[in-house]
Amino acid sequence: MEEKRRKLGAPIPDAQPSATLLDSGSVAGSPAAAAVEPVNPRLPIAPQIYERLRRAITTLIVLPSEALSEKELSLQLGVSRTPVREALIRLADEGLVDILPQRGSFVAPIRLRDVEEAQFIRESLEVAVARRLAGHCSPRFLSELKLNLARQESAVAEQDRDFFLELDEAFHRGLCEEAGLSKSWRVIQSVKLQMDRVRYLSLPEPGHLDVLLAQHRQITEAIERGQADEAGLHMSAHLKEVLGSANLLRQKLAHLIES
Amino acid sequence: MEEKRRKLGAPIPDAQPSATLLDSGSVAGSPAAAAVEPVNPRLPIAPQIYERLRRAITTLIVLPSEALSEKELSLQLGVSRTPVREALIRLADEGLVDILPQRGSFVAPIRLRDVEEAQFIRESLEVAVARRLAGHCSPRFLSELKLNLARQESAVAEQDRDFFLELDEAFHRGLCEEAGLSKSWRVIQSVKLQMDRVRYLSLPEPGHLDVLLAQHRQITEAIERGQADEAGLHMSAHLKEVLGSANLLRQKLAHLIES
DNA sequence: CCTTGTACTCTACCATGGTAGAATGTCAAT
DNA sequence: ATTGACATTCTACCATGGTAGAGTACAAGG
Repeated sequence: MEEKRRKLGAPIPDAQPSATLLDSGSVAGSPAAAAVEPVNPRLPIAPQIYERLRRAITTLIVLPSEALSEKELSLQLGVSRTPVREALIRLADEGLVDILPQRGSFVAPIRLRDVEEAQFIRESLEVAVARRLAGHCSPRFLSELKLNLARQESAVAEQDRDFFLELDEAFHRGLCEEAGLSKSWRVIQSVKLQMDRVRYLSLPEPGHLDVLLAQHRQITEAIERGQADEAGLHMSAHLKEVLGSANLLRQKLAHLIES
Repeated sequence: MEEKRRKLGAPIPDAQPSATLLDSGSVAGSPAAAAVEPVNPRLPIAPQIYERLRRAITTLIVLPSEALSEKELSLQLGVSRTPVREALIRLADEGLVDILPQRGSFVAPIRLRDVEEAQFIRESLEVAVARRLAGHCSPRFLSELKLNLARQESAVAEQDRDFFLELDEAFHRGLCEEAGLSKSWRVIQSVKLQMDRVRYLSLPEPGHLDVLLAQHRQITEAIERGQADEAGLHMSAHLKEVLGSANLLRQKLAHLIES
């Protein structure tokens, strides 16, 4: 039960052309000169390619304006061009890739205008979610939320930024889902990609996490008390805070940024 | 200069299997027993297929749960399966098609929950757009807007529903673009698809168009005066009105609706 | 009658080859 | 030195064939 799939053509040229770095985050230490981590041929391939490329772009493993050709990627990843192409199309839909017909596909530049609009869309939606949720949460959910906040506190105490970001995402996703708005979360996730590259660049300022945690608390309390206006205002302030450093970046990273 | 493309394989089996109706809205009278209108082989094909299918679904030419198989569509439309597949993937992203791996692709049922959430997303965004726009329009744009409103008035006078809906779309799109929020309009368009099928079903109630026009005027005036709160409230009321008839439909169309 | 196994048919999914078009470099003509 | 034609070499895009898997019909066995 090893090669159930992969019976047909393509000797698979061993994925060796110009050892590039598209490995996703394999947490456990990988052996020394590991080539590119192969995809799982038992699972749908296109989503795997999409996820890997998305991660490589948002973590700046591949930089803006870098070429992402169907053929090269398919060789590196050991799959055919079709799923690569489908992944690129989806990334282009989300604004992370520019496809120029008959010319090539390239990592999209960080367009500050797009980042700001993504911020606008996210804020508009999440403020509305918070307002709708105010006073309409199950006790079950409120206790979940507080457990999450407690974990955030310990993440802050240990200065574990990655863990905090993970809990932050769970916090916001949880609000959407408790409100029965899963599609909204999908939209938020989609536009958030534009901001993720910027967030990845922003240096971890000391004390920033404390601010974010405090804002999460304010949002939670306003929702619990049923104060829709306050919940919305706190959410708005919180989401503005997240991207506050964009102006700082504008100078430092002019070479990655368009507009 | 007729067959510049289309040199390679596929005799193209004349697109005759089970004359189905996927013609898009060819306004001019087409000859008698015209088969399916062929795609333009000089232009990118996948978007044409997408647009045609989207239109067929939102105008209920193809009904919920109807099969949309890659192969059959490619035969009917005289193209290969690849662009059909890409169009179906995009439609699935937008919730108009359900793709079940190894089973088939089907027109998605009208899920009232999804329709309501689409309404929520649209309202959240457009209220924010109206608020942001209040007091920040160019005189140029305001006169454009009033020209549009005047045309809406004549469309109402002539009871030309299609023309009114066209102007309505231009009105809302214009607000987004004047605010510099083109991506937001794309999101709105995408979620609006869920509502379009319902709107298409709603019978033209007499006097309804007058209400919508009056609301457009209220929104415009509040924006012109720079009254953000009022603009938002009018927009909210307006967008709620658009879908007010959903409850009426729930009974009449139980066979098309899920949940 | 109900279950189980087994061909058979259908699907979406992936691999892969061919095509036109865009960019670039070369070289002759101006 | 500049321009224009042509060849070369890329690209994304489309066509098409093969594959595994999910249903279904039906026969054999309970």
